[in-house]
Amino acid sequence: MQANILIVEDDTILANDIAEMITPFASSTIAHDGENGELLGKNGIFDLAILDLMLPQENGYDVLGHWRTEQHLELPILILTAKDTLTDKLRGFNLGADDYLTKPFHREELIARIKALLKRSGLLSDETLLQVADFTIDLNRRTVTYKKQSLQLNGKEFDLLVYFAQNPNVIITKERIFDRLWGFESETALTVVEVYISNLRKKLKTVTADQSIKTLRNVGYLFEVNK
Amino acid sequence: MQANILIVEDDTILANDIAEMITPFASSTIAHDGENGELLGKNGIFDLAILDLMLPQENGYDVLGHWRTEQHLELPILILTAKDTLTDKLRGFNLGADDYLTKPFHREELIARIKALLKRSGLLSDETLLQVADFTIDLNRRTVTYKKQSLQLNGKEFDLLVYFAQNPNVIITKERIFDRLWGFESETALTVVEVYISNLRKKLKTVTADQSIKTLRNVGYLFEVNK
DNA sequence: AGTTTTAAGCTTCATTTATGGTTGATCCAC
DNA sequence: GTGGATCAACCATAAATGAAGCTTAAAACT
Repeated sequence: MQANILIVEDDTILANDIAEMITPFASSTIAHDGENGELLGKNGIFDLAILDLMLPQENGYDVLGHWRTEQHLELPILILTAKDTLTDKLRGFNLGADDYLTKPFHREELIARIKALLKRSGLLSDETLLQVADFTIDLNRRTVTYKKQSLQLNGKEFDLLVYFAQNPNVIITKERIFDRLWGFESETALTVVEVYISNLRKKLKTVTADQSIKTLRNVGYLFEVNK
Repeated sequence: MQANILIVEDDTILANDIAEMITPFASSTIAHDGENGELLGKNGIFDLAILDLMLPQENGYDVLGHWRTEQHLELPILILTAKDTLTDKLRGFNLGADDYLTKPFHREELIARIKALLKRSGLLSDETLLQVADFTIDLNRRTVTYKKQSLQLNGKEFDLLVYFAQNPNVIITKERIFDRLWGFESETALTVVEVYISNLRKKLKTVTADQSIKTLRNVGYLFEVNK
C-alpha cells in the first residue's frame, strides 16, 4: 500500500509543488488552512503530515497540539515553516514534531526527509516487508505469514491487518478504519468494518490462539502486540 | 529502560559536551574516529548514533554505508556535520541517515532532534503515559495500573479517572465532570456522575485501601494525591 | 469464482434509571 | 448546648434498557 500524506500549507503553489514531488512514492491530500488540516488529520488515515506553522484560521502549533494531545495521533509530522528561531523549533519538537525544516529549503531535502520518516514507519514502497510481532506482511505480494505459517487473506482483510500492523498497541476507532479502507465519501455502511473484523479474527484463529484484536466497546479496536 | 547513544565525533570538547547534555535521558559512548566508531556501532548495542562526517581514519559516509549495507543496522542515525551543501545532505539521507543537522547548531535543537528520534523507536518515555501518584494511565491503550497491578476500567470509568488524574488536588464540581464526560447538552440525569464515582471507587478499592477520591458535600469531588 | 456489501437475528455489556439506605448540615425545642 | 427532627446531598446496588458489536448467510458486485 502506498503512503498517504497530508499537506497543510496555505501557499497553493508550494503545496501543489510538494504534492507533485511526492507522487512517485505517495499519494497526498492538501489542506489550505489550519482548521481544515486539523479536521483532515483527525481522520487518522494519513501516514505522515507536512505542517506549515503560519496558517489561516488556526496556526500550526495548535493543529499539532490538538493532534498529539487530544486525538493521540501518532503519525510522523514534519514542520515546514519560515519560522527559523531556536524557540520556534523547540516549541515544535516539544509539541511532538518529528522533523523541522525551515523555508527557504531545497525540494530535494524535503523529499529526503519525508522518505527518512516513512522508511522508519515501514511505509516506503521499497521497504516491502512489515514485521510486527510474529507476523510478516509482504506489502508487494500481499501475503501474510504468522510464525512461518502462511495466511490467505483477501483484499480488504489484508488491508485491515496492514492498518493494524502499522498501528500496534494504539486504539483505532471504527470510523478511522472505515475512512482509511473505504474513504470518507464511501456510501458503504459503517458496519462492514465489523464484518471484516470478524472475518479477520476467524482467519487469525486458524494460526494462533491468542486474540490480538481486542474490542473496546464504544471506543474502538486495539491490535495488541507485546514487543 | 534508558537509551544508549553512540557519539562518533573527533572534536573532544563537542563530544563531551553532547554526552553531558544527554545524560538526563540516555547513556553514551564516544568514538573519536571513524574506524572505532564503526566498530563500536557493529556491536549493535546502541539505540541511536550521532555521526560526524569529517573524521580521522574513515569518513562518516563510509561508516554509515557499512552500517546500513553490510551490517544491516537499523538504529536511527543523526548526522552532525559542518558539510552543509544539499549534495552532502542528500548523500547522507540516501545512505540511510534519519536526520541531518549542520554545524554550527544550537545544543537544544540537537537534543530535541535526538529525543524525537528516540520517541519514534519507543525509547523515550511516551507522554501518552499519564503518571499520577502510583497510577500509570496509558491514554493510547486505555489501560490503568496501580503499583504494577492492572485495573480493568470501562469507558466512562476510565474517562473519569483520567479527568481526576489530570486535575489532582483540585476540587471538581459534579457539573464539570458531567459536562466533560457527557457534554453540556446531554439528556442524561446529573446523578450518573455519582454512580460512576461509586463504581470507580469500588474498583480502586480492589488495589488500594486509601480513598483517593474525596467527597466535599455541596462543593464537589477531590482527587487527593501526595506528590 | 471470488470479493464486497447488506441484511437479519442474536449476544453482550456499558450506560442509565430506579430504589432504598446513609450521611451530615441546619433548625428548633427544651 | 444537647438531642432529636428534618431534609437534601450523596452512596450503593441492582434491574432495565438499548445501543454496539458479532456472526452468518444471502445478495450484489467485479
